Amino acid sequence: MEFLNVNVPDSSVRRLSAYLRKLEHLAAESVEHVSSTQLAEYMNVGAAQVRRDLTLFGQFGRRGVGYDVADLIQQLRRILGTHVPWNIIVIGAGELSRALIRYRGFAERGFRVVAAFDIDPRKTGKNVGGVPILPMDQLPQVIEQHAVRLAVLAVPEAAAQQAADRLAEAGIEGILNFASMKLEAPPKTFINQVDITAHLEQLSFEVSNYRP
Amino acid sequence: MEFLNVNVPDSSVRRLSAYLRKLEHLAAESVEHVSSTQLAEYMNVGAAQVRRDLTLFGQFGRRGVGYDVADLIQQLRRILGTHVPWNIIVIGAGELSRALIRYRGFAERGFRVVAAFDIDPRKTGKNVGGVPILPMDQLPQVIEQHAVRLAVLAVPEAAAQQAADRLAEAGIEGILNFASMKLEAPPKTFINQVDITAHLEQLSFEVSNYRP
DNA sequence: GTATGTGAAGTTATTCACAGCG
DNA sequence: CGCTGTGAATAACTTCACATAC
Repeated sequence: MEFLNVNVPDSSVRRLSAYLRKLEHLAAESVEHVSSTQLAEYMNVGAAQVRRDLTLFGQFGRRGVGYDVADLIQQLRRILGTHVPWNIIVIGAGELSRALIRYRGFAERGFRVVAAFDIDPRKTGKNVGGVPILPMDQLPQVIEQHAVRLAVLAVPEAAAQQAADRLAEAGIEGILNFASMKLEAPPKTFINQVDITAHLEQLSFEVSNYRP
Repeated sequence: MEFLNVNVPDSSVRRLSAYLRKLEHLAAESVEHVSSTQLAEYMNVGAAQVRRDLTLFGQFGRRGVGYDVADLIQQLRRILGTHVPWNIIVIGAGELSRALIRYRGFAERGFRVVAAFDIDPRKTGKNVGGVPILPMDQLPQVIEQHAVRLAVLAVPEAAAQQAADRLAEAGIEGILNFASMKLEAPPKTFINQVDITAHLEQLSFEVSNYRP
């Protein structure tokens, strides 16, 4: 990824989210300042890594003091783009989709689920936690009306690619894909895959090959 | 990670899972052989990367021919440790937990949910899709009885660390953590975090900073 | 004294390019 | 010939170490 012409490693962006989580905790405890060392010991990265990640985007610290917690939270949100709220949609109304629709973490981080969609007419017309389940043909309309740019895709594997095509066609710019298959999409459409079984397989690998 | 004294990048392990998914699809279509180029074009990696990943663990291909699909599936399962079935447990009986308990992908890849646990006595005693919800004090007993080594942790943030402590104490070797906070655990306990909001934040970052 | 920001060094991961084998 | 397997080259990422600022 790039940010103002400098290359940003994916790993740095992931760590920014983790720093942000920690900073939110610190703010809740009314901590005002934090050093790169403190932020680092929470993750398993070095202090230099924390400083490097942050200086990719600007100079946010004060020498001899550290970082202002409230300010750094603002900065990270601005960098990640979550200083403004996002309206998102969920595709699929299965068990996982319904769990995601109700997931409080989304709203807490600035992502508001405005609607969900399903092809099954037995599921549409109802609502889950106040979020309406709509038929797929209302996709373009809802996307336009709520200026939706991101979608969460939680449908069966067999339906995932077709759904992704419709999302890309309707102008969605980013898809969070929960199906354990890679999706094809035009280059302007970002895809981020959450493959739960792959994570379990990694644990299986680690546990199987661990020698104390 | 290490495998027989050679260092294995995390990224390689993640890609092995992706290769395995693709190979399973190919096997379902009765494809018998596949080249590194074919496997690569599916992911966005180069063919050399595929061969490098595989040769970390052995020589599985035939020059001039490619890889035998069925054989490579076996090899990857053996490497990842999923050639034998795993009994797993789910901690938490909230919406996300229930979705995970019912998730078919686990069983399809060799992970069988034998029980779920919750601290709330109103939730225990029931069952979800045939999986019993038990009180936490039955944890050690179930772990021993079913030789459980991996756990999926899907509880609220405030309860996550305490639950992880109990899991580690009960001898669980790997935890798949869905809470968006880092967990502390003894070094012999592997932790793999799935931070859904972090993935959305990455999309937000990418979409916000994309210049065509 | 303390902690940032950053060139330089070091390490790890990826890609190239071709010898070697079926 | 086609495609793997792999040293060598390159690129990407991380860590060191210290000048700089508070």
